[in-house]
Amino acid sequence: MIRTSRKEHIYQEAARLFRDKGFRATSMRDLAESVGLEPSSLYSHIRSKQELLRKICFDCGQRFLAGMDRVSEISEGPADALQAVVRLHVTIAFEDRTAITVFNDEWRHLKEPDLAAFLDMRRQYEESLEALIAEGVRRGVFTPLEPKLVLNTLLSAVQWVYRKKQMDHGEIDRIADGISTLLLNGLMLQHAE
Amino acid sequence: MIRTSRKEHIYQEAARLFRDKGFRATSMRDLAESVGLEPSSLYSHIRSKQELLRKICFDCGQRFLAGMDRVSEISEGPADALQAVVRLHVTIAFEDRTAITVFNDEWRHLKEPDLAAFLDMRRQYEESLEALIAEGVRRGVFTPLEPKLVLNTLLSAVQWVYRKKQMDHGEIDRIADGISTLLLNGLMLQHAE
DNA sequence: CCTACCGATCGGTAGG
DNA sequence: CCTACCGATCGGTAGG
Repeated sequence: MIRTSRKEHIYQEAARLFRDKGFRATSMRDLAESVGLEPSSLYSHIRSKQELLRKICFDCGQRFLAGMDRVSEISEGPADALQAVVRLHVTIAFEDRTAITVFNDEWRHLKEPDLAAFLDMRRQYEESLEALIAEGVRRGVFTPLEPKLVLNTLLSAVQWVYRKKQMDHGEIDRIADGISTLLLNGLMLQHAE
Repeated sequence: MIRTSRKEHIYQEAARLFRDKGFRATSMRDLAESVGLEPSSLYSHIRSKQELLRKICFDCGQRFLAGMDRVSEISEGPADALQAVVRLHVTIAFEDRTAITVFNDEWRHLKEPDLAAFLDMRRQYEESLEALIAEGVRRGVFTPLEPKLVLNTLLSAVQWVYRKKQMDHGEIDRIADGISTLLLNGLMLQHAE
């Protein structure tokens, strides 16, 4: 007995292929083979190759936005919030390794108007996070660096986690804590006495 | 009067197109149009599309390896070396914005045996850098985090610079210093008394 | 450096 | 969900 519907299975395989080979290098014939159908039969379940990319990208984006909302509600202070954001990214990477890579690398193959909507979604996420960083600087909790530089460095810093081949549940905390430590406390040992 | 040879011009345009549209989404017809030739005429100057990708990737890789050699020779201690590595990445991003993005994103479209050679080149670079980090930890200069985690986070952290649309020469220091500060000293203000 | 053209492969449709 | 097939586009070659 198959636990996921055929349609869900197609989306999962599409995400995996888009991640491994790239959107343009993945043919509908590749996808058909990996789900065990004739190429044309895919179109009984989905409308187009674009639709596959669109759903994968937007579902993943919604997940980040929802996560950011929770971070804003729950966290106590900017440092705590920033740690929660790192943990959010590592957790999503753990739970949805394939989709997140497509979200990161293949979104540029979206066609208008999806492309504009996607960029708007991403801009919204980044503005929330930048506001959070700026608040930390304003309150004197954070070193006075440009919020935009901190934002970009933080968002980049977590990205290697998405490429990890495997990750077990116990690694989530270890990795999230390690990255948070680096970004918040730095690599230099403090000799403060 | 044209300052670069036709062949060099083709490589430059190829890098720009591979960066903007991706390797697979860039056709030889696109490239021909952007250099002002008929598609078939490209083959008087180059052998294949693969050759374009190969040269762009390996030239860029050599540049990183050469830069790392200089870092190892010149730097005084692990913290200084790590700062130099950040500066190396930001400088290459400034001087060769297009090639570095192809190097980062499109290498996976290399075919064997180039692919294996490329991965070996990258592994060599990463091992040098990891050794440098491990030495800092061993000497008690760095916080005892896993060198592999620090390596990956550092290599990711600088990547947003490659995507920047423009960057003037004055920004190099500002950005390199900002990223180094974050990674070495952290974002938290130290209240050490 | 061009015209003319090749076989392969692409995303997708018609019709059942 | 299949067979049969479409027009478009691909990287590259022949020959001059």
